[in-house]
Amino acid sequence: MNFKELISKKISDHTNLDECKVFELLEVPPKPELGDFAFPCFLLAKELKKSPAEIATDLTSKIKENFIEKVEAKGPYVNFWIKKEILVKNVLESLEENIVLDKKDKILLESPGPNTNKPLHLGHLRNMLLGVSNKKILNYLGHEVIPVDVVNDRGIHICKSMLAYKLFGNNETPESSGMKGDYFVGKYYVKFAEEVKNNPELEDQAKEMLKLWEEGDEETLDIWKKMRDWCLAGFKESFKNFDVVHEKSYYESETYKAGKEIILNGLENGLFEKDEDGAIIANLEDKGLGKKVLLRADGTSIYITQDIELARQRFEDYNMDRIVYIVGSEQIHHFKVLFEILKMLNFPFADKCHHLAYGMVYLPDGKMKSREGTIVDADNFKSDMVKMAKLEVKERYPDLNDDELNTRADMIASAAVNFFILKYDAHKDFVYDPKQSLSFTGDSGPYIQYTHARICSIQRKANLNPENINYSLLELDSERNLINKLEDFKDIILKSAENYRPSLIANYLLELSQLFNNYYHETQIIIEEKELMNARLFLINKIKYVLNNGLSLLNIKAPEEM
RNA sequence: GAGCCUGUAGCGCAGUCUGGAUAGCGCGAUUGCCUCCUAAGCAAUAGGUCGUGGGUUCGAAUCCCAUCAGGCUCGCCA
Repeated sequence: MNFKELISKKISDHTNLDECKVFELLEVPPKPELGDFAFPCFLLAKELKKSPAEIATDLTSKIKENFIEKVEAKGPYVNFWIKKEILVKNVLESLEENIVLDKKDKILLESPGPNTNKPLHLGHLRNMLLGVSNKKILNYLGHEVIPVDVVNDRGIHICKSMLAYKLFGNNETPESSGMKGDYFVGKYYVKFAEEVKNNPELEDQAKEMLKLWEEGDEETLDIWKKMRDWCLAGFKESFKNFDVVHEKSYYESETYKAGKEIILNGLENGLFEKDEDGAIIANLEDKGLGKKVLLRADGTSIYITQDIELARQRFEDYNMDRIVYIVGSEQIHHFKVLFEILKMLNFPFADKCHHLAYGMVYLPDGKMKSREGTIVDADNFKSDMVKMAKLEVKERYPDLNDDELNTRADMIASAAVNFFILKYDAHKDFVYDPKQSLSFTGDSGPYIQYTHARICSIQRKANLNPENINYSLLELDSERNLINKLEDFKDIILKSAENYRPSLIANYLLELSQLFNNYYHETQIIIEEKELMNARLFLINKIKYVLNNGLSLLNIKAPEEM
């Protein structure tokens, strides 16, 4: 039953406005003492040549419905109260029903697209969290999500770490040095940056190495394969650590050449042009995007060359309805250009591409620089959080055994990290403040977990009888606030899926938790009056359901105890 | 020079798409609350020219124009 529709119809009957217009205007008042719905009368004022307040009073006297408890004019607004029992029953009983969409899509999700020359850093972490969370949100609505990756495993930056290893590595391996593979490779990337300061000709040597690589020089390929595999093995561990799975990974080393043909065909067909230096370019000036080089003057391919091929290949592999690229916002222009070029090429998937751009993660000292080692990498960041969480748990519950301690610390640390990063709107830059991220109070993942654990604790002490709930007993303001909030749950999920915004869910769960904790303090749930207690137990069970499911969409576990 | 993003309390943010009632939340500060379902909690107080200036509107943090500040980007990097 949709009360908003019913009320809209009723108001429409008594005014000149059509039902849809009324529906649009009808709002939920900012405060519960103003009713469940409110209709502002400003629009009618002009037409009827009466003050909005007068119209409100007028309208109020005309509306009577059996599901409406009370209609009241309050200034220029008509406020509606739905009969509590009907409203509450309606909200709580429909909460766990599935959301049914008209159309379920097959969606490719690209994340996080690492380079095989250094470990994953905080930016990748943000990327991975956005990937995992968006996948869960889309899955929740019944879409099929195919997580894929693109691995940038070739190019000059890769050769830099290779060269440093060749010159200074002494056949050291991750095993012999006891390092995780991606850190091991990253060590040589940093080494190169250090050495090149005193020896600038290393730059040329790296370029030379790239040339050898492209020519298929055996020794170079050997180093490349070795280091690439070390790095990928390291990523595999990290991905597991952050619950990242891929159905397929695409490697730039395998696709970089194939894009050329598409470009050359495009040139033949007159889609693209050759400029005076011999580079092949796409003219996108009429789109306000300037000109874009697609193939270098020397005939070698660049990033966009392989991106075009990659898109084609993926569509061939999966014939998806949509593809979402989770890539930093510094590449907004790149993707605008890419999507335009896919259109020029008449690829059928050109208008199904979406770039989910996310902002920079800064450290208090400034931007992270992997070449200078001023970087917080994802693995160490996470393990520091777990250590910190362990101390917090131990302090509160000194008697826990090690297993339980580790489980809880892990769960809490994940919650802290995921929430801290996902609560920001993706397109915003933010500063990663180590101190703040280690705080488990206030607006944080652990706060929501704690709320969940509190509900579980009550449930261990009193049994709910889900039959014969007397909804009319839930009449406190705090209970109404909670029920109103629960009613929003599905809309929030739909909205966050529509715009790929897990942050909406994060903030929603926070608000719900705040309402519950307030309720918890002011109201005793386990009480003598069985009927009232049962109604309250029913309510908090629904809150638990929403917290549990909502947290899961952020890839955060909801603990029974904390 | 052009494009995109951001600007809301001391600090960090939500709200802006889709205009509506007294602009919310967290941290920090001050003050209360554990004989009572988990105090990783709750309540209260203090803290606001919603960057600035115009415009549209009965009504603007929200829409439009201008402007300032910061960030990102703009054919052969990824």
